[in-house]
Amino acid sequence: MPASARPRRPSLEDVAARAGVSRATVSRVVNGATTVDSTIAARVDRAVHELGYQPNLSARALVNRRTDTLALIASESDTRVFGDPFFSRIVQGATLEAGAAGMQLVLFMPQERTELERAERYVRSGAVDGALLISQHEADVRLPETLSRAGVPVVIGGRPFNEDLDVPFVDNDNVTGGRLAARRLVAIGRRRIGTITGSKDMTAGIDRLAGFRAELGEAFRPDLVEQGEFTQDSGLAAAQRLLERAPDVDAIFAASDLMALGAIQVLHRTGRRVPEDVAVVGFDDIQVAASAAPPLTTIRQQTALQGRAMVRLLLARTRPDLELPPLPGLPGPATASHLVLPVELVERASA
Amino acid sequence: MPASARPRRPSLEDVAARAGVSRATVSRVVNGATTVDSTIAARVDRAVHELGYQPNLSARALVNRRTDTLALIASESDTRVFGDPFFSRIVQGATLEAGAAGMQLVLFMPQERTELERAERYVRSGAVDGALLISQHEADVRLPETLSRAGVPVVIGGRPFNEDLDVPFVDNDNVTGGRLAARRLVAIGRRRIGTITGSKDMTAGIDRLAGFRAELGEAFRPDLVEQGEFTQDSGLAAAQRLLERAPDVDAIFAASDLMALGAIQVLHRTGRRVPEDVAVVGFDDIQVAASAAPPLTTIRQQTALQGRAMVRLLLARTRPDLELPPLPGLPGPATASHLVLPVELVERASA
DNA sequence: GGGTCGCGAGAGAGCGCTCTCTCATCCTGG
DNA sequence: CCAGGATGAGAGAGCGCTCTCTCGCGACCC
Repeated sequence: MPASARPRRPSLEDVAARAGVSRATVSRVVNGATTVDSTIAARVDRAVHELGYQPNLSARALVNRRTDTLALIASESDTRVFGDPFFSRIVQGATLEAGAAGMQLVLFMPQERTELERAERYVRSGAVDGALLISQHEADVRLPETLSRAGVPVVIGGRPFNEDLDVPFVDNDNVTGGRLAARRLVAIGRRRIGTITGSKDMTAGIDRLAGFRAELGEAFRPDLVEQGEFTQDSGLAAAQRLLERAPDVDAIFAASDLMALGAIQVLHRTGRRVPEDVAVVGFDDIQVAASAAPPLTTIRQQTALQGRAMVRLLLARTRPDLELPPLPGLPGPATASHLVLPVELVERASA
Repeated sequence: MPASARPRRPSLEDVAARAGVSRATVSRVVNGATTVDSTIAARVDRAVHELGYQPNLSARALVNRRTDTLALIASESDTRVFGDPFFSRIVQGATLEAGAAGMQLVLFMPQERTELERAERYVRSGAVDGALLISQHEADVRLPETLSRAGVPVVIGGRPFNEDLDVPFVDNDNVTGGRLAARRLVAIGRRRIGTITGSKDMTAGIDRLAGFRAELGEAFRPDLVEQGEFTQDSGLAAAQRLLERAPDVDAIFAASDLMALGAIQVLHRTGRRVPEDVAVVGFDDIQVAASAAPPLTTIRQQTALQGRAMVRLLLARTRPDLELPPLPGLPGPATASHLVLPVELVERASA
């Protein structure tokens, strides 16, 4: 297959010819070596500018075995990725941290099997130095392993399903979060406490429920559990089911703020006051939680920090030569096998 | 800078050695040439499998001058990109179409100047074969030009600010959309018609307002115009300002569904009925529009098709060798300098 | 004043591929 | 039975870089 006929971009060689020096010298200048005479360096710089020279990443990568690019793969349906501020914060944190290390973060949002496979091939082809995996479902359990075995450094966001996989991860302390929510609702005197869980093919959903259940102990009511999938719609639907079955619940713990918001819609629509009739605790502390009506009591997780920490864990493995300033707030060194970020209860009006 | 010490991934050479053939033959097998004896091909396949061989994209790109990768750059704050279903659909369409052509779509979401510059450098480094630019603001006006001049094929989503730039684009017929909205509100007998515009540093916002204004003619009321920025929050705030200034408006055209939803919240909160007291028309026809309360009358644009069309326009320039089946619904050939997709009024309950 | 040192520039190999060219082998027809 | 094609495999150059090694030249010391 021949290359398309667009004009060739200038190469090092072209710059060298124009500046009247060797390829090696241009390379030195472009890469900021200090061993070049300033007169010559200036001449090279001018040539670079005049030709609009941009180093070819493929050629560089070929010899350096490094692209300075990191992939973030969100194995999740587009709608959820885009609808959920959680992703936005992760991406924000990861981009920030990658940028600080001089690396480019590129995003992959495969929605179907074939797209996931294409992305996997891409990542395995050496086009990136490592991959961040977020929003892992039980069905995706093989991806980290495959990549890892293929020699691609991987860090997972959230607790992986298969923990003996020996792939580093950064999780939030979801169990404690579930506990804190339950504790709060009990503390304000609620007795018939229902919960809307997250997807149960995701560890975040599982762990939040586990903490909630453990804290309530005997008071836990299996009949007041409804399953959602983290989205507002699913929270709304789950709340409807819950209220139909148990109209007298006096509290709801939703495993995400979005679901809590959906639940509140239903509560209002059915004439219930929040928190007077039904108290609501969410999870995440997304931005709108504070400005909701009523402002949402919720479990705050440090999502941007999670994104940053994931990048740090990856860099610790791929670029041990890089000396990064310590990242405040981390509960361990970036060389750790995994990190669990603390969560906290944020008391607002809804519970 | 030395490469990190991870074990080298298997190369063509390694596969060749294991299969007892030459590098050229392995290359042929891997690339599906038919001129290889099936016994040998099988042996090669086995070696590929045993070694977990994956062709190195950088090496390939170096000789092919092609990476089979497309970039999609959303010059937009994360929050908006993630909050708006518009992006989700564009990405969906673009991914689909790229995949059909065997190409990988990678996403860039630079939020700050430095991140944009990093992404620009990346794209200019030959790491991708072309770039799709969406959500262009007036401030980003230089990006298409820079990339284009650097030899990177570019397609813009939406009408670019600088139209004599000669960069292909795919727009929605926003002017007609604005007209249809106005016509509808007039048709149902509204007289005091306000509007919540989109960002006025984006052509979509400008054009929708222009169409709306043109259709209303004399009936256009400059004092009933409030500016939003496409998001639900901004729509809510704009509606509040509008109602304060003109409590007797009997219709609102919002330049996005999200803003229409925000406006409806305010209307309900202030005790107004929709559509009885105030009719509302949105724009986009996002998924929740149909299930909103009341279901939203809106202007439907074909966002996924827009994403697909953008990829087509790009491929027509970068890969004229590719023979793709015609894409239904396009108002012109993929070789056109630009495409404007038709919009339509969707009549629901809100107006 | 000659030898040595260090600085700064160039030569050249090689990263992992693709692709053209060459060549060996086997089959076919006269 | 041998010339002339097919057919299919290998050799080798080269894509645009980086980096080591080499080398020229001026400064410095004894």
